[in-house]
Amino acid sequence: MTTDLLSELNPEQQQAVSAPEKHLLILAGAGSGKTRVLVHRIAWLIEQERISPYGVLAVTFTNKAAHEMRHRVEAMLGMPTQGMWIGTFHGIAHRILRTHWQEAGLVQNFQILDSDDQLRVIKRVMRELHVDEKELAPRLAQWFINQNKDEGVRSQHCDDKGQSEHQWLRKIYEEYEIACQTGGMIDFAEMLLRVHELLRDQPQVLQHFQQRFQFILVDEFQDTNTIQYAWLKQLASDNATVMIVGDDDQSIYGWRGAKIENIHRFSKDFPDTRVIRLEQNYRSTSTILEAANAVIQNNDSRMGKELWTESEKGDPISVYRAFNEMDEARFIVDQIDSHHRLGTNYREQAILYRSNAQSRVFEEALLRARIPYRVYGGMRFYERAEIKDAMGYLRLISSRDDDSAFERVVNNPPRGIGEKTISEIRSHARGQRIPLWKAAQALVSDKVLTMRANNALVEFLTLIDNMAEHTNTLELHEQMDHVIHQSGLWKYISKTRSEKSKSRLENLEELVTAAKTFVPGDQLSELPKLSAFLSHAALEAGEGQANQSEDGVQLMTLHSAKGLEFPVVYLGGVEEGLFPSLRSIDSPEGLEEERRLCYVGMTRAMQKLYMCHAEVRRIHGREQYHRASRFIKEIPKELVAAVRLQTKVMRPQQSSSRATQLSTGINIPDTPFKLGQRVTHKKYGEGVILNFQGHGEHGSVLINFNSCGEKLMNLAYAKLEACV
DNA sequence: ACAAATACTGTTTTT
DNA sequence: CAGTATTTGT
Repeated sequence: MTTDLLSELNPEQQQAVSAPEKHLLILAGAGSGKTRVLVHRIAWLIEQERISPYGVLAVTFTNKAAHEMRHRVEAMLGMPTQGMWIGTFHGIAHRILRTHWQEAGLVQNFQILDSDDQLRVIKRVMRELHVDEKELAPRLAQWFINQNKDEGVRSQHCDDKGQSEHQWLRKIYEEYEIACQTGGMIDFAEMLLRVHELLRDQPQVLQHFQQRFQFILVDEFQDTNTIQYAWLKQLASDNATVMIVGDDDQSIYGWRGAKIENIHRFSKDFPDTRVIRLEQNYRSTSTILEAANAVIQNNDSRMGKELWTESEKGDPISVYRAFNEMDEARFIVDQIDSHHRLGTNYREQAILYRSNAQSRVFEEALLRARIPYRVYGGMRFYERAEIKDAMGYLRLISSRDDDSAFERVVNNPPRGIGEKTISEIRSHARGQRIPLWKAAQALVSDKVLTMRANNALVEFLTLIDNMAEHTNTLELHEQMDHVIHQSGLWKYISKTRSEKSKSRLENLEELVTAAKTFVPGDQLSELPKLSAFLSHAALEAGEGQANQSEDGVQLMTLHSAKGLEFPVVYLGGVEEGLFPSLRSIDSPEGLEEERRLCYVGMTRAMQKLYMCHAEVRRIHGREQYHRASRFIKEIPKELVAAVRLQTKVMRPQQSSSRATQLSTGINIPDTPFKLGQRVTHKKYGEGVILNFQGHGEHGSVLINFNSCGEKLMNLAYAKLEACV
């Protein structure tokens, strides 16, 4: 059994899995098998050390990682992971709060606010405080509140540094706390903070968990923030054995409050810690690894770690300098196509970019080439407006105090309850410190509203009450279906006949299906099914698209690519001002984080890495000129193959504002044309050949026409003639 | 009360 | 450019 567990591991991994020391700090480089080690360690503890699964707490950041870990542990042990707590920080906090809601000062059926809900509540609070949204952006207030909560700071303890802006932010924070408390709502940051305070103020609760969790394991430790670290210290106390796994070079969430310092602090706060480095990479070619190492070496604050590999050199890194973002996309799509012809599936190729906005150009190019693709990120299922509307009704049924849900659905679909009536309700609610629902009831019974408004409001209140009554015996999906129709939501959306409304209705149908197939995980099994479903929707917003099985090129941001690997990777927009982004370019810490992001991106590639940058790019409708990113220059020359040759010739200008260097005189294979040559086209007239791709009839050329600027055309179709 | 017209504003993301 | 938020008009 012992040999079974350790045989497939390298010496360092074996040490990590079987270490006798109390605490372990595993510095695991990209592609060094950290999840493997984590899973093996759990199996080791249970099979070798004979510890009880009840004593295990394994924490991750994403639901995906948690699911994967649970799955792999089960597969390895050959039995269900009953009793083991495996989940995200938030999932675990949620579970604790559901059982100890009373000690935590919550109402039993508290509702969870996602960041969209949170922002709405903040806006409402700001309006009530008469804070002008133009002078103080609600986003800033949201950032301020979350930042403080992540640091464990309540509004009373915010040090307003004398500045009036700070005082306003503090005031908004304070009112927001009250609004959440009266509405029975908690946001994501609040979940963690509440648990922290619960463990701090309720010794018997703390003791209970300290006794229970004898073995604590934390993944992606470089992403922990202050409150999560504090939490770990509370839970672990002196009894528990802790193992943390992380990579300081892959810390890319500093802007969200993550503290790399937590890794450094760990050995001090947890005595008898053994540090083990996993530096052998099993993913990439040595060329890719060497290049990534060279880039990350430019960061000063590192713990020191250098990845090595036994794999072969592989291809050089291709750097393509494109004319503009369309040319960049065209180049990448051409490469994808040729890799595909040579046997690499589309799903094994990924286009990674710095910001979501960049995906559009790639999508258009892929669409044109009829290559299937899948975009990750963006709007997720439970974040869609129509889904949140339907869920809003359910939330109100579940908790009438949920002000966030009340505001969302009270006049949606429009039922004659206008801004004036709503603000009456709001001010009454605020005056009495009661939820909006109760305020609305009070206004109705006091008969202070106009006939019209009163009737509309009564209709709404009875609608919710009736729906609650009629559906409490129904199955969840029947309940969902009932609510969608009785609320008038379905009718309202179908009234406007467009492509959009069609897909919205489909989404609502899918929501019913989701409710039908919903099975509460074991951490939610104690709750009523409706509450469990609502929590599930907030905690796991759901994947973007459904068609996972189809073979398609993967498009995502560099951030969401962390933890994944692909045989072929294309990094788009590797330009100064974009990556590193303009915002982080003048702070050393910001720049180092961008560099780590680049390191993450490069190390996603297994066999072939492309890095592309464009000379000109349209951003927010304006043309911007960028130089190649410094990160490209940090790669040793001998590892790079520049795709486009650079020789000196002037390109005729479309706007006469700029001269660009262009290679010239090179023959385009199997054609009578050369780069830099003047040609005429039937429709567009005279132009100059800027670039080409492929050869002969299959090739395409990029031409700058005098009449209409740059056009990419296929040589087989475009009847070009050389000029004299 | 609601629809249409105009002004504004843009990282990265999980929970 | 494109999406949202607020203002304007009926």
